[in-house]
Amino acid sequence: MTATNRVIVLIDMDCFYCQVEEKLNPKLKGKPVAVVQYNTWRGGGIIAVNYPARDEGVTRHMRGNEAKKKCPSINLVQVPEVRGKADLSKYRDAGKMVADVLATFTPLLQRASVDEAYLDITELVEKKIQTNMNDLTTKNLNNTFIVGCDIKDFLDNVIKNKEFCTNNFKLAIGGLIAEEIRHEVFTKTGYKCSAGIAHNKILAKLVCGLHKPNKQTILPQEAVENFFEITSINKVNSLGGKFGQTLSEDFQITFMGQLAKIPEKELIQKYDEKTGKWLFNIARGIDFEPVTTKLISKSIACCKKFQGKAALTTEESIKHWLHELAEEMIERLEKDLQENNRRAKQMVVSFSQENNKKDISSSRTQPLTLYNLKKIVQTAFDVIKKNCLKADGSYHLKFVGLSAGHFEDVSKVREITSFFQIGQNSKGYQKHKQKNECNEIKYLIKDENFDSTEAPNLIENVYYQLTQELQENPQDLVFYDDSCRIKNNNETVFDSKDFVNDFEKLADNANFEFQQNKYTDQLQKPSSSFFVKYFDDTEDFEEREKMLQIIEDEKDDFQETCEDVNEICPECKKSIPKSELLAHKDFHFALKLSRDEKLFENSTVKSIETLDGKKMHKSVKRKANSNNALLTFFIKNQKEDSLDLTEICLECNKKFRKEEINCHMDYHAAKRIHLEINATSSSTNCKKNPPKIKTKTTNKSVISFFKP
DNA sequence: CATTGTCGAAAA
DNA sequence: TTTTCGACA
Repeated sequence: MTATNRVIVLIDMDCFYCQVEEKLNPKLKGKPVAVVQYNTWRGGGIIAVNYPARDEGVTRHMRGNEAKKKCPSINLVQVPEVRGKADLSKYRDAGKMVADVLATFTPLLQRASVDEAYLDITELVEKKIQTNMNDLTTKNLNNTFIVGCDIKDFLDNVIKNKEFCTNNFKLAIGGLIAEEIRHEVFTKTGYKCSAGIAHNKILAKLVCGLHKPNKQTILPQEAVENFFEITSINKVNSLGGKFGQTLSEDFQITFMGQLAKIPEKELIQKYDEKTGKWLFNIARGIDFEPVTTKLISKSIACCKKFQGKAALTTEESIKHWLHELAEEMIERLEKDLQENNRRAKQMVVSFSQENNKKDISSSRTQPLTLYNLKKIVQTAFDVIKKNCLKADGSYHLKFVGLSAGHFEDVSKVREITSFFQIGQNSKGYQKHKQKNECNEIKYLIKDENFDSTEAPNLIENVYYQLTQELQENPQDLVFYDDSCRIKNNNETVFDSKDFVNDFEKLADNANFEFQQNKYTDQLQKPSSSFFVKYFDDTEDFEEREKMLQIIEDEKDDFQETCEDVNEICPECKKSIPKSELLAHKDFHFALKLSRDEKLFENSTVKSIETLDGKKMHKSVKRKANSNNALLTFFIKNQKEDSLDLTEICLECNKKFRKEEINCHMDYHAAKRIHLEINATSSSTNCKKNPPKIKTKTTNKSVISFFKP
């Protein structure tokens, strides 16, 4: 790599938060706007100002009230608050949208912040040089500025020297491409941006802000020397803070031009080899830092300051805020799991506390095995208690943060995983009841021999939630743990025995007797009765229709046996008829599980029909190639667009309607699961002679989640 | 103010 | 050598 053979663009969105708000509320367009967060003190802190407001003298870091004084007509838009803290998801999503457009130009894209990105367009420039160069006119660059000279002179010069490979020629072409990029961003998203075009990231960044908004600036390498005469050291990326300050003081300089006069040796001597060389180069406008392509973030963090009087002093308040932070983090982690197929393995708990009038901030790293709210809150709190609890039993926290990172890929193709809750009449239940001489068994967790990297997380989560439920809802129940083990390449990756400690602890706290694999206390019965609708694999289409009718009838029977008294759903606090409550709870339960399996988002399902025939809404777009199907399992009637039997089942080669194929695949999966159930509770050779799948639903229920 | 990242030193 | 911490940007 030479110093000037690349063309780098920095795209920077103009007052981005304001633009996002203006797009959301078009009435604001053209009017002075500022975005503020936390309105409680003096009109809130301004974090973005649009150009009409800047013309009136409003700046960032003002309070809302000051801005109002400067510009009475200003529109102060609040950053939404969720869970007591600023919610920036609006802007994140908008930033992602922009990044997606940028990515259509080149994969060499580096997101520098929510509203900034570097693009290495060297190849695009080379390509454009080959094809078309009549575009190089001032008209096509009418929003472009050149540092140190006029655009017309610059172009005349470039075109006159018809050595097509000169650096300035490339920069000019880069300018054309940048105009295209910005235009595309505008047409696709409605957002305006500015750009800096130069041979490296540092320079692109330096000039990007010279002409704004909706303009772009090219910095030719020859112009660097003059430009640096008036460029303060602290304007340069990574010299804006403490180190830049030290540098200025050490050599008594303020401008980059002065830095260029200091010999390399001296710089190396003063700092270290790496820094010295970097400074020497940067003073000459040379920077080899590549555009590192990273489209997705390496960590997901949430934090909050508690300044002054707001400092957290009690265990309760700390737990409360950890809960809020963890909730947001999990929400974003779940979204990330869907989008990027990865799971964070590590969590960093950060905090800063005041001790003897000094602020001390620190952080502790913890493993992150589950995206489970309570577990995360507990872990984080343990950390804080251990590190921050003062001798007098109080705390003084000024800042708390959670950050999840160390992502690991989740295999895309998963084996079937299953989680059963077995009704009291099932053979499995009877068998275990006898074996353990228990009065009642409400749970049976059973494993398959998974050969999947993701399954352990799911099962572990189920176990974890069970321990939580045990803790929270002690009722008259028995818990039986069927010793679940999961293997991956012959190595045990999950063992329910690991939870023995949790159960032991629980038993101690709740003051009940503990026996391994048998937890005899009280547990509220959760969901357990989603009606499963099978499709028989008969070729006779009408036969299948009949079968559905039978299921329908039986559903009605079931409903009639229930007294209809309303109860409050603990999950959503809605009042639900008792006969529907189980199904309703199942809905919540299935939703949780399916979220974990990232099935819901991707499924074709628009609504879920529960036992009572009510619809649970869900508006989702079907993603291409998505073959997730869990929820279709629970769907009674899919929309019938056609009666054509166009789809062929890969397992049995039979033809199906397009809208039925997913259900049918589920049928095969369910069949496999049932074979397993029956295999454990009846004869050993039943796999050779499989029992007939029941075609009628009974009070027994199965909750299953899987991928075909 | 909130977020995401990097880097060197210290600890494991 | 690898991981963690703390400081900065």
